Formats: sequence, structure tokens, C-alpha cells
Amino acid sequence: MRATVKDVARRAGVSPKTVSNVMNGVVPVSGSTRLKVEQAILELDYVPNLSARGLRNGRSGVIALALPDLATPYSAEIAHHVVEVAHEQGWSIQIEETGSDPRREYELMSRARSNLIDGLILNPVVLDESAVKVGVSLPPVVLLGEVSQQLADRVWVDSVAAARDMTLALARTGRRRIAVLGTAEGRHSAAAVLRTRGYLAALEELGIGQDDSLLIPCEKWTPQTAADALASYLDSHPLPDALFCFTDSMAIGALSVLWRRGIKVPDDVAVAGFDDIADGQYAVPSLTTVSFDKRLVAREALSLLTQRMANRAGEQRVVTVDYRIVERDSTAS
Amino acid sequence: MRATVKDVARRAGVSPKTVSNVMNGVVPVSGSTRLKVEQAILELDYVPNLSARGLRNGRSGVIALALPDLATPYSAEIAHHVVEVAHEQGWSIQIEETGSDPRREYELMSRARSNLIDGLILNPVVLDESAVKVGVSLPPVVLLGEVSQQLADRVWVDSVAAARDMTLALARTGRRRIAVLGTAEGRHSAAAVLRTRGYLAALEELGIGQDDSLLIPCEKWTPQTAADALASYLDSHPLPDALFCFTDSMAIGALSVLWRRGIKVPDDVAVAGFDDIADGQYAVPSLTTVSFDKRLVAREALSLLTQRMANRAGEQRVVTVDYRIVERDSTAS
DNA sequence: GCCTTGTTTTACAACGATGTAATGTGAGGT
DNA sequence: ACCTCACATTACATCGTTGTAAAACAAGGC
Repeated sequence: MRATVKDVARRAGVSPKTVSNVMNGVVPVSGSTRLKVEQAILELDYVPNLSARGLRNGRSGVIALALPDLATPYSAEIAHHVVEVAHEQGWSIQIEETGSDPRREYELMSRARSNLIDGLILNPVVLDESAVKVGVSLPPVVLLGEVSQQLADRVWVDSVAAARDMTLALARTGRRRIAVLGTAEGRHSAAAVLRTRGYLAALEELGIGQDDSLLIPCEKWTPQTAADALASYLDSHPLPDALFCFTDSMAIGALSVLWRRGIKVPDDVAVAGFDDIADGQYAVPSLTTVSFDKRLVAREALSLLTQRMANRAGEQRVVTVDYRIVERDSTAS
Repeated sequence: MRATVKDVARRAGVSPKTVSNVMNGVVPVSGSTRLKVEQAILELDYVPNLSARGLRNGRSGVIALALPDLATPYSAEIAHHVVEVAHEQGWSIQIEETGSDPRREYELMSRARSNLIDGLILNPVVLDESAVKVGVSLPPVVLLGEVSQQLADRVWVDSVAAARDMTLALARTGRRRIAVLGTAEGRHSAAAVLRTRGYLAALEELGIGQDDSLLIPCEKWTPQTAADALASYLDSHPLPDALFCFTDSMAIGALSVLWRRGIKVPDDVAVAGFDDIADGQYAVPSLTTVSFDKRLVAREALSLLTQRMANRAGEQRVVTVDYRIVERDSTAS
């Protein structure tokens, strides 16, 4: 049987509350009793019961992180940083996957209200149809990424500006027929809409007319779907000068298709991505991309969340994280 | 304020225990009262408090998953499957990263004993020096992967056999000078030792003499370190016929270096990996690898864990998951 | 020696859910 | 009517921790 405060108290010859005071360190405890208690804690190998503490305090020390799919490199990197930063601050992270399934988000909300979770960091895919109602009975929420409505505190990268800059960078190497991969046809993902908007803005600036046949739709943003979409596109369209993929994962799928068809990157077509996932560096050729500090995203998200925990009222805040274009081999001229 | 059993009970005109009985469904409840209670639950939007339930029951419904680094594709894929399978069975997953830091494992053990966790799935890197003492006060543990000592229930792939088969497969395409990337010099990771053993066994079978200059050490198993290790190896050694990397991540780093040096894969050198991470399919060229069912690994780990929860005594069990060699472009002849 | 002031420590209750054991309810048999 | 038996419901105590408020203690001043 595991030791409890009671056991420690008995052994140290003090009351349970005194043991609690030593543990938490807010109420002053005299040096001599502190010593006795610490001794007893060591001897009994006492570890406090977090369920009991959670019940009493109404806080569990656990933050939920909800991502569409942990297996994708982007989500994995975000998760990694969130877990690390949270750990530094003494929080535990509970992972939830939402997939693209709205039911999952619904379940998530229910769990979030179960008092085992003090807060929620949510990376939505399609938030318009999200079940996320940031309401009274829900713990504090921070959203990651682009969303259409301002439902909660949020950390994001300015996708419009980044997509515009990337398009300009591609044009700077002399390419004019710049295609984008990842526009959404059906259900609109906010990211797709914003990145398309940035792309179109750049074209306008450049005086290049919009050519709808250069918008390659791709519903799910995975290498597989990107590869399929690009392959079937190439079957019926001429090769563009450049291909701006809305995520690095898609770009990696694209590179694979191009290689398979003997199309040289960057000689025949330049390829760029978005997110700067680690594998982009080791892609063949290495991938030009929009990079941003994911550790910073994690830090800001946690910071917003803890602030919101301290003060549930207060205005909704938005933190914008800087990005930069990283040019690698896939767009060399 | 959130509703409690008490509130629901008052509204339904029954006792708190009856509400509990309706929720848990073990004690029989008459149809009429069940209806009243369910009605009240809906009206009050009642969600049980898991901290309280955890305190009372001694179980939290949370399983911790400890991985070295969530950002690596292998860990990410495992995490994905564990989260999904756990979800299906009503468990929540709390993520812990151990890095290669022994202190982290120590902290982990402490948390694991805090009653917020019912069980632990642990993927150790270097278990010999692990702080994991599967003792009395620790919840049930399942280990993933190769370990040197049988400390707990375990799910693994037979690395020796797989490495042997891969080496034989490479030899079958006519290559004789087969190098391996990822042997460990200092602290021995069990996986490195076992995979090297399988490789050497195959050489012996083939009647190829062991050539120590074909063992390329690489401490950390990341694309970066693999790329560095291979680059400096190539500076002072002739190109081998084939390169068997002990993980796909290392293989991806290797492909990048080879491409940068103008070395053609698979014409000049064949490259193979281990783990079958998703990105291997989209590598350029696509990567030959040792594949195994990660979903099955997750399922078996969870199954062992829940069985161990039910029965803490009983013999330690080992589940071996099948593998197969998947030959892709990187080793075509 | 007594009172004040300030510091440490303690008893008690409460957080919310549920197992135990006791109580209540009704049907069926005599 | 009365008793039995099975089933449904309830009161109470408990899980381990910590906030509150009261009590114990020590130190200093007269």
C-alpha cells in the first residue's frame, strides 16, 4: 500500500496538514518540523496522490493537446515542443486526436469538462464545423493556427503574408507559371483559403494574371493525397514553372511523383513547401519552405493558456509568430 | 458551477448513489428511475468529475506513453496508433518524453506513482541504465522494443532476424560490400547490438568475411547525425555496394548526403532502412525497409497492459510482432 | 507574572463519486 | 392477512488532500 499524508504525519509526529504545508510551501513551517517531515517523506517514499489533490484543488495539472493526426510530421513536431515546454513548467500533456471527425471533437469537449483537464490547446482543421463551443463549462482553450472565427485565444502564423512572400520568392527566380497544390474545393479549411489568398495577392502584385488551371486541389494534406493529386494533374496539364505546396508533407509527396516521372527539381520545376518540418531538410532535393519557430508557438500557446487560467475574463488575445522563407535546393535557379 | 451527482439526484428525486448506479450500470436500476435520472443528466449537462472518481476507485483511466522523442517519425507513428487504440477502448493517453536523459526517466517514475496514471507504456532507448524499477509501488508497465533485460511485459520485433533477412535481401541483388549505419560505440543501445548481430549472422551465412570498416557508427539515430556520420565516412572510405541503415530516419539522412555528392541510388549504392515510416515511401528514391504493423504493436501493448492491470501477478509475457522486408526503389537492381 | 502580538500547528470539513450494508418495496405463496 | 424472497434504493463512510478558522505556542514589553 502506498503511503499517504497521514502515514507521513504519524511518522514525523505532526498533523497531516503540516505535511501538506511542507509539500506546498505556502504556509510557513519551522525548520525543525520541516526537517522531520522531509525525513519521513523520504523514508516512506511518499508521493502525493494527484487524484485527491485534483479533487480538492479543482486543478489536475494536466493540459490536453488536440491535434488532427499525431503521425504527421507537423503535428508531431508541435506536440514535441508543447510537451517539452509544458514539462519545464510542471504540466502534463494529454494527447487527443481529432482526425477530421467531428464526433471526436465532441467527445473531446466532454472529456475536457471532466475536471481531469485544466486547459486545452486545440489545433483545428476545419473549425467552422467544429463543435468547440468555448462556453461557461469548458476549461480555457487556446487555438493553434488559422481559424475563421475568433472563438478563443490563439497563436498563429500569418499565412496570407507568408504565402505571398513565398510566391514572390519563386517569381524572383524567374518563374512565372506558379502552381499551388492544396486548394480545397469542398469543405474549406481556413489555412487553404488564406494561403490561396496570399498567393493570388502576389500574382496581382507581379502583374501575372490568375490562371485557375494552376490551382491544384487536394483535400487531405498528406503526401499520399498530394502525390495522387499531382500525378493526375500532370496527366492532363503542362508542367508549371514552380509548384508551391501548402504544406511540406504535400511537397514531399510531390517530389516523389516528380522524381518518378523523371522531372528534374529544380531544373524543370521548382518546388516549395510550408511548415519547415525536419524532413524537408533531408528531402531530395532539400525543400524550400516557410519556416517559423515551433518552440515559440508552443511557448506562446502555453503562456496564453496559463494567463487565461488565472483570469477567465479579459479580452481574447492573438499572438502572431514570425516566419521566414528558407530557400533550399528545391528552388535553386 | 458544474453539476454534480448530488444536483442530478435532487433533480431526479433519487439518491446520489442511484445516479451513480445509472452511470455505471453494474447495479440494476428500474426502467422508470433510469429514465428520470438520464433526463436529469441531460438537463443539467452533467459530466462526472474524473478526479473524484479516480480518487474513489483508485483508477484514473489514463495511461502514460513514454517515448524518447515525439518529433521523430517513428515515435510519432507509434504514438498515433497507441492514442487511437487507447481511445477505442476508453483510455486517455498522457505523453511523456524521456529524451536520452536518465533524469527524465526518474521523474517519469515519480509521476507514474502519483495515482494519476493506471499504467505505463515505455519505449526505452538505453534501458541498461534506465531508472525503471518495475517494483511494488509502480503501476503496470509494458516495454516497447528491444531491451537487454526482461524487466516487464514487452512487445517487440525480432531485430536480429529482420536485420539478417535484410542483409540477405541486399546480397540477393548481387551486392557483397554491405555497410551498416548505426552501430553504437559507447553506450550500447540494445537495438544497435541486435541489428548488428543479425547483419553479422547473414554475412557468415553468405560466406562473406566480416569487415569492420563497413560498420559505420552513429550515436543518435537522427537524419542529421546519420548524414554527418556518412559524410565523414565517405571522405575516408570507398563507397560500399549497399548501405543498411538501422532506422529509416537515418536512411533518409543518408539519401540526402548521397544525392548531394552525386552518388546514384540504387545504381551506385543500394540503401535500406528499418521501421517503415510513412516518409520512406516518398523518399527519393523510395526506401526499402523492414516493415511491421505498428497498429498491432499498439494493440498488443495495450492488451498486455490491461491484462497486467487485472492481474499483477502472473508471468511476464513477451509478444513478438511479425515483420517483412519491403523492397522499394532504393535497392532495385 | 500577565497581557499582547505574531508565528506555528492543529482539528475539522469539504471536494465528488461509489462500495458496503442496511432499508424499503413489491410480488407470490400459503 | 402474513411471511418469504428477490430486487431496488438509500444512508453512511471513505478515498487523500488542503482551506478555514481556531488553538497552541513563543517572544517581548510592562
